[in-house]
Amino acid sequence: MKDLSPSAVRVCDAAVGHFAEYGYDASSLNEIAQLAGMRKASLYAHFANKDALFVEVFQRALAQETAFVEHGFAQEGRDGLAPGHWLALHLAERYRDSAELRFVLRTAFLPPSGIKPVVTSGFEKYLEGIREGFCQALQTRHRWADEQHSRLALYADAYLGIIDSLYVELMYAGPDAYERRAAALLKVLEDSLSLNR
Amino acid sequence: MKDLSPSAVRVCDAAVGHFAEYGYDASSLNEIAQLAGMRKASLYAHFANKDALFVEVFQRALAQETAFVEHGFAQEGRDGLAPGHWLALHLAERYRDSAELRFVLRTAFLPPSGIKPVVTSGFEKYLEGIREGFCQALQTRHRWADEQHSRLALYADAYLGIIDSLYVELMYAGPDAYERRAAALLKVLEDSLSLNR
Amino acid sequence: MKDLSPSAVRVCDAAVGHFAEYGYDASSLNEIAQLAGMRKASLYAHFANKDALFVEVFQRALAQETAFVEHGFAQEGRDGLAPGHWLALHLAERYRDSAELRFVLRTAFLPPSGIKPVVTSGFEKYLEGIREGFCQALQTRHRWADEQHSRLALYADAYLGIIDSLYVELMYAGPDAYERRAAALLKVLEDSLSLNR
Amino acid sequence: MKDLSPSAVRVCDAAVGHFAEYGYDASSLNEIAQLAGMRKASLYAHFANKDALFVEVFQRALAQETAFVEHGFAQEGRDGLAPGHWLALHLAERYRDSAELRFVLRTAFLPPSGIKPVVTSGFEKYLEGIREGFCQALQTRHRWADEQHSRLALYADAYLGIIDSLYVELMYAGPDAYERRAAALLKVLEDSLSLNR
DNA sequence: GATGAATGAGTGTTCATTCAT
DNA sequence: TATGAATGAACACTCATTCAT
Repeated sequence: MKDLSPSAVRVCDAAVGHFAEYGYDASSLNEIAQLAGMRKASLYAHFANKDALFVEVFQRALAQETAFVEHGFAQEGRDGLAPGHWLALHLAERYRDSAELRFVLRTAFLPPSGIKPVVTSGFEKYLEGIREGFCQALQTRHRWADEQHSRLALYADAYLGIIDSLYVELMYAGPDAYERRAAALLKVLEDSLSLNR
Repeated sequence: MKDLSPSAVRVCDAAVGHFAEYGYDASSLNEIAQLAGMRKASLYAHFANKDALFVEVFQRALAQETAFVEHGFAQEGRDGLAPGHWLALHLAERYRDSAELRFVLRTAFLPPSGIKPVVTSGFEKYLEGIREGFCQALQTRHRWADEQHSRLALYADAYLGIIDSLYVELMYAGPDAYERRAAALLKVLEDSLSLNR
Repeated sequence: MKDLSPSAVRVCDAAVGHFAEYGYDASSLNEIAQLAGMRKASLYAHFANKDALFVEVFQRALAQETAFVEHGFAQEGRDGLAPGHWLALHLAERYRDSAELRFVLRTAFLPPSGIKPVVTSGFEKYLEGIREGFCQALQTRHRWADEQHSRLALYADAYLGIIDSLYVELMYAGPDAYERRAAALLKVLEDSLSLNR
Repeated sequence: MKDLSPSAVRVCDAAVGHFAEYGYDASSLNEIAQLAGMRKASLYAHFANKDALFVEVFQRALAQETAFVEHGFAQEGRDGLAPGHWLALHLAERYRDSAELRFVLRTAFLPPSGIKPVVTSGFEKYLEGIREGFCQALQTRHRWADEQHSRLALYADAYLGIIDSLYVELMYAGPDAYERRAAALLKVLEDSLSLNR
């Protein structure tokens, strides 16, 4: 990640919330500039255009959320939680507190057409990080996971599906519905894992 | 649902694809009017404004997709499929063929801020239809489902979560990734159900 | 030439003077709209963009000036003037009175890069009209002109060169310098023709 | 002419090509600065503003082209060519090779409105140099030229007109059309001179 | 000398909306 | 019911210019 000038960072910090709330199309550079304490024209001293700003913000947000996921799986190991549970249990809080996460999700699900490739390849890596964390946790807890690769992959697919499902619940419902869904999906996952030991 | 004049229906039919592909903000009434074979100003003979058109299109699309879900669960019964499987197995095809479904999903997950309440309450009803179909199928197959309401609710939550997850995979990735995720999540669900008989 | 709505004609009439005085780059659609008695945005009800307006204005101006040239050569015949003299003697007055001519010349000599092909091919036809008028006048007055094609072509080249030279004098000097130059060049031309009879 | 710092000269050298190709309005100080290997803001250490830079570049170019013309008439004497022929025969090559000439012509024919006086008076001097060279050559070759001032002036007017005409052909068409026009106009001029000996 | 940052004024263009016809 | 014309507001973006460093 490039290191930006302090002003450029202020712009990114202002933009991430705006983009998260309104999306690419409905976000106005004018308002973002005001939030960053400057005029619209000054943005162009830091970013070539709206797309470039958007991409920069996206990559910074992705890096931050990737770090959060890594931290989560490390913490899960120390806490002795079941595989993938730490993340599922902290997603709602994270979604509430991190404009970066809200922005990443909104952007990944409905990327502005001109930037789709950058977004997709970046988000893919983020998901890969979750998959890897989950697989390692599974391997730590279940002996079979070292040998039965296809079964491991199946549970990874299921887990990623569950995470996406929880993301969606956060986006269109709220924390209450989230809790019920998280409980239901994690129970189902645990049931299945308990069958296959 | 109001019944619209033939011209108004043509406008809706043109708009649903546009809204599905570009979203509310990036859709232009000009282009929609062209697609419907009239000029921009003529739209206002049929709809009060952009929001009203959007809402009308949304409600028509919702009605159509609700009917599709109902039809699916009825068919599932005739086919003797496991609860919720028919829908999960036909979602990819439906998503490909139905601009209405693509539109509903895009709108439900990221509603334009001015219309959020209408969208959310409408989509809740659509999900309620799915939940009901699934619960009845479960009750038909599993005796316990009639008495253990909380367990039934838990599986319904899980199933709705799975459906959302599949929707996301359709929007974000494509039919191939969809197949893997569907297989993984349905297996996990079936495993869990098999434990709790 | 397309027939335009009255408003569109008003815009063209306003634009031709502006373009003639300031050129493509330094002309502002805002000011042109004001001159035409409307707001900037209203221009787009009549022309797709600045280029389209410019091209339309150019073609209308070309048609008008082409007609002027044809009229001139017809008049020359009736007046019994020497070949090409009528035009040379009326250019200064025309340049003063016709924003269309000023616009055409400015545009032909330094066309905006995006529109160069349209401009060039259009202006070529205009020049061809002058050449044809001059050649016919020569043929009417000099017997040899029917047979000695290369000599005819040479005098046509010379005459077009003289016309361009007079145009330039109008653009960067003024009517006084114009008179002297016209007298000098026409005399030289007549001298040469008198040698070759 | 002021003597400029090396950096300022680099700026002028970069600017002349840009101004020649795009004209005053469409030239951007940003791009000129890049070409000169510095940032836009640094230009203001050398020139008060865009106009000052433009004027400076214009005067340097004028000086250079004036020298070229003087050199041409001197060479013409040594070669024994007819009056004014050397210049007419080398104009196309010069136009191709010298951004300064292209810039001078473009600017003289269509000066940016704010700078018109400077440009006009400067260009007059340049033309005066051509006139003088031509008159001296005429006087060297034709005895009458010493006494018949008005006839001398007439041929000078004609010659300057021819040169302008050739300039226009270079700007508007290209070297091929140039050759034909040069041949035609020089022949006509020579014919006339041969009559008046 | 040179530059990064900032800015006011301006560009062409698109938009949803209105209204007389 | 349909449309041509018009418009205010907004858009992303570019420009020449300034100033502290």
